[in-house]
Amino acid sequence: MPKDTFFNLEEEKKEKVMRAAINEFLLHGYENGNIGTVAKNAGVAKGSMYQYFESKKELFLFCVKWSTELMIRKYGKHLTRSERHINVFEYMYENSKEMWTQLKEERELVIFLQNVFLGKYSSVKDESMEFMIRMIDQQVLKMIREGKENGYIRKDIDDSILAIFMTGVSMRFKEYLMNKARSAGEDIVDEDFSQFEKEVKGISELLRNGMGEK
Amino acid sequence: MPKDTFFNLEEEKKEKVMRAAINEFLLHGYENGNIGTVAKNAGVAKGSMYQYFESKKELFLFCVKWSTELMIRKYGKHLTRSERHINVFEYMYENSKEMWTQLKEERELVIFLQNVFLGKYSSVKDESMEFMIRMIDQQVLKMIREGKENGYIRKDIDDSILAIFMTGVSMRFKEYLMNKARSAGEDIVDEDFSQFEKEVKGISELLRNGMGEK
DNA sequence: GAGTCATATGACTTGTGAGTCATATTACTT
DNA sequence: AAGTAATATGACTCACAAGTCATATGACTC
Repeated sequence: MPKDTFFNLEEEKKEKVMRAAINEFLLHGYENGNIGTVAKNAGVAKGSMYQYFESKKELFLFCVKWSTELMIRKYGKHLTRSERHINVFEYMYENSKEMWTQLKEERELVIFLQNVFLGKYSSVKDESMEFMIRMIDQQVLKMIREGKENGYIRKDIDDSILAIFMTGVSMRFKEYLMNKARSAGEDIVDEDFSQFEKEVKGISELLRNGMGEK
Repeated sequence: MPKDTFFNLEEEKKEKVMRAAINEFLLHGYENGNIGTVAKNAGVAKGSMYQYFESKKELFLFCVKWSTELMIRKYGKHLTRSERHINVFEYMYENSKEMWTQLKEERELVIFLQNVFLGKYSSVKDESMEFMIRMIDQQVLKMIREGKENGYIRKDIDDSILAIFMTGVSMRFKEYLMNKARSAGEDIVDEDFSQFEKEVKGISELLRNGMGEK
């Protein structure tokens, strides 16, 4: 946890520091991320960084916490809505569309959190990250159980296998979207999500009915 | 490329050096991987490492090359066999089973290469890695095209989407197997692959027919 | 056994960047 | 306005590990 000094800062400054840090870690990774650069980009002296945080590691871990909380604060309504009774096959669509919006508005944060999730920065892993990953697993499992109960998911295959199947596809597709956004720079994100409509539909269809010829 | 001095070494010593390096990078990542430790574990002086390699980066990149080539040399027959006319749905089974054997015999190398593939070590990415990744993509696309021609893959969905779907599932499952092996240490790898028979069958079935209730 | 390569060695140099600290600045209180 | 507490600053320390190099060892030739 950061020191009191950090929490006493005005909101705007806190945000500037955090975004500078996240951007630095995003660009150079944890080991090569430079606190001096973070300070400079946040318009703050290097020494101040150590009035705010105990160490580089603490700063990094708080980046994860801060991003996660910001994303939940900003997009949380959707998350809780989808937790209710959404069809697994619509999940992919909803999820991808949501991510596209987030990518437009919070590019760095989304990519940073994806990296965390994918296990880059593995040298700073801590329990909270494991927790975050388990949370998502849990949510998928819940959806699968509900799907079975409501009769739109086949019951002859184990939940855990269905979960691996689903998360595999959904993560890979998410990555695909992200790479499109990442490699094309800022501009492509301005485009409409509708261009992916067909692709998402294809993936959902495959999830539902598989690749086998009828 | 390593220096001549390295290539003049007797095979056994070369291997000892490479395995020590791979193990070090596996344990501590690229940035925190220590050349001194590599040297010590290989039974060689630190200075010698610099008679063999220009820099740490060169050593790392050669680890990737060396592992890949060793794996191809050792298991390549299977790879070329599966390139011929294997059914996509059997691919998963063959592939997982193969990986289980490899995991038994070449634990460190398999996990190291998987990490490379998953984009950890992103600070040392070079063209050869991108190449390796594109190769695998290509292979999957080829299988899909053949599957469509031979009438066992549906034709109403784009190849690229089918590829994302397939690689997503197969990579996620591979990771699942790997984690089982990784977390349980050396011992679990001794067990027979047959324990996963049911799970692999489940995944293949899902690939073919999807999760939707009939 | 003298002379000439090729290789091995580990103490040393050096760049780097995390973390410190004495001092300056600002903010708040009476 | 004086006094005190909180925060800001950037030059400095210092540990670490990549990379160097002078010297030692060995291998091979005549």
